[in-house]
Amino acid sequence: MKPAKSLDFFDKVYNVVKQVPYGKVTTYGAIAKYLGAGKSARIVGYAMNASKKAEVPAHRVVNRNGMLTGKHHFEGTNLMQQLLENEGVKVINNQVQNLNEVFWNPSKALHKID
DNA sequence: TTTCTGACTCGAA
DNA sequence: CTTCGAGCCAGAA
Repeated sequence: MKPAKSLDFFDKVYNVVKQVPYGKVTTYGAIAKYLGAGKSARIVGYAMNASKKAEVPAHRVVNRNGMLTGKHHFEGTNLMQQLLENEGVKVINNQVQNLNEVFWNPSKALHKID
């Protein structure tokens, strides 16, 4: 018999990303840490790759440096940057400028998911 | 089944 | 300052 978790890691990631406020961004590591994964930031990014089927604002998720590492996975060449700038996030050369201002920390803003 | 790769991060040299 | 290696989990071949 299978324990059947309530939510898989991917689902948790989606749940968090979907709660990212407009005009804010978060990082893979922050999400991973919030989920208790800590060093599994890669998995968060990998989850984003699979998030294409989910309604997740993946463009609001960047790496810890604020760099749009995943923009290459979006349509066109600068769609991700356009989406962020459209929300008031300054992005230059695939990198968020005022990351410290628009950064949204799930560990501080949310409670536990379970 | 094994093997490889990936939208990351951190510590060490 | 830059560069490298290891750890993490899931899905595809």
